Amino acid sequence: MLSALHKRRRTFPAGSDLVYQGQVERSAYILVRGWVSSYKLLPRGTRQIVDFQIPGDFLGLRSILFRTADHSIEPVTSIEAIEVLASDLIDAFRESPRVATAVLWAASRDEAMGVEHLIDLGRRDALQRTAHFLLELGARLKLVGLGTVAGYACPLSQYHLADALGLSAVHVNRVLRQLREEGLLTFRSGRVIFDNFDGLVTLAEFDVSYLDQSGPLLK
Amino acid sequence: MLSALHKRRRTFPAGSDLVYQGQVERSAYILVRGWVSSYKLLPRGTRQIVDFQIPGDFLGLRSILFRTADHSIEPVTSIEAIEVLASDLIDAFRESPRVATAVLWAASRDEAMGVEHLIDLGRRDALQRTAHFLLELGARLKLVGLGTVAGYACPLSQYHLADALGLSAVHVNRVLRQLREEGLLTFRSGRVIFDNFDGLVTLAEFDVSYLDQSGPLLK
DNA sequence: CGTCGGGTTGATAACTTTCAAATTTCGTGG
DNA sequence: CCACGAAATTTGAAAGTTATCAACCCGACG
Repeated sequence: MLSALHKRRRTFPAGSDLVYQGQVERSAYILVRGWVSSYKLLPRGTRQIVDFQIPGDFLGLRSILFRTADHSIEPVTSIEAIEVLASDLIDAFRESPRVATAVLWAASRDEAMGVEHLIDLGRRDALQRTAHFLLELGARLKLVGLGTVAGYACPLSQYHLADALGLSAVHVNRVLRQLREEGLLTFRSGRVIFDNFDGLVTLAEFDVSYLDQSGPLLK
Repeated sequence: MLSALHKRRRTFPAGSDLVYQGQVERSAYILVRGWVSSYKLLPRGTRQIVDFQIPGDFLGLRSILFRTADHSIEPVTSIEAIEVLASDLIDAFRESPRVATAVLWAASRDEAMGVEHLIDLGRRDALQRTAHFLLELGARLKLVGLGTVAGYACPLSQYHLADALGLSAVHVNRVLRQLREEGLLTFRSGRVIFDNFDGLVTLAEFDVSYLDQSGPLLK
């Protein structure tokens, strides 16, 4: 049923907007290749990146269910994505409760990651926060075969990290230096290298259980 | 169909745990009376409150869909709630796509609020953050008839606010004093009073559109 | 070549936490 | 109804973390 939805495959260059804040037209995507950021712009010119999406992730679900997109979606790299029409998705919910349950599970998983992000910003200092965030990205990438315990390819700039972590770009730079100098992690030239994975996990108090790799409860 | 789920009505005193971190048994609730906090405890003894639930809100949805509850739920006040069994809810999804879509809509609305909370922690200073958070609670309470533009009854302690806002309780106290001295808001003896609603909205850059009062798209 | 985005570093300022202590509020038992 | 103790609130001072401002460096690209 999902594959019936796979109608339009589209490519977007880095920087183009898939969904912009306030947009009314509704469609969603499944990301096939590349990275995307979901963010919200604030009146004073700053922005908060809510999450990054990696291949396999669903984009813009909320823009289907809400009448108005409440945040913007922008490719970090050039990407390839499959467009899913709102009407088709809603029909699929009607015809197959299993699909609806699966999508709900995915939404819940996203929310669990959102909670960890919230904790990053609320109760972890810059060092822990950065370590935790990069570890989580690693865990997600590993699930889709794009990362290992050694590291992963990461197209983000330090500005991206700053806007995701609620820090200034300058401070992100200092934190990355500290992580590097302590032999924990190297963030350089498009790669994240875990120099000391266990040390990082300890520092970040990282616990993968919230990612719940067991999948949706369909039976 | 939802009313068929309304089987067990239960009362919990303030402080008892409805769902605790790591719990395996699965059940969810619809809150009828009182306030509840969803939070996560961190290794170093601190905690982050993810959200407060008010009457009409769904509790513990995630603990149904995931095998393990990834956070704890604790009443702020004595509460009354209707227990919903996981199996019943999942059956309801099967039998009625409309129910599934509605629950998905509710989950998306919660996520939209989560995004604003994330922005509070990531990109707003303590004053803006506190104002924004209390305004959002007011907007939610107004929807269920428990608040007006004048204010609302609020059972939270300054510690609750601190753990929700990612601040120390001491600093919350100072921020509340500043809001009071600037004639914007009074937080005292279980009430939030908007002394200058428009001024608060301006300060907090508050925009209600993300609450999307139009409801789920069922047609 | 020259420009530009990204990265790096130092100095200073702003914000928030921590620690410590006083004061007030509130529920409970006498 | 009052006294008491616990919890919540309030305030001050000092310390710590992060932002801001201002340069400078570097490699990619037209």
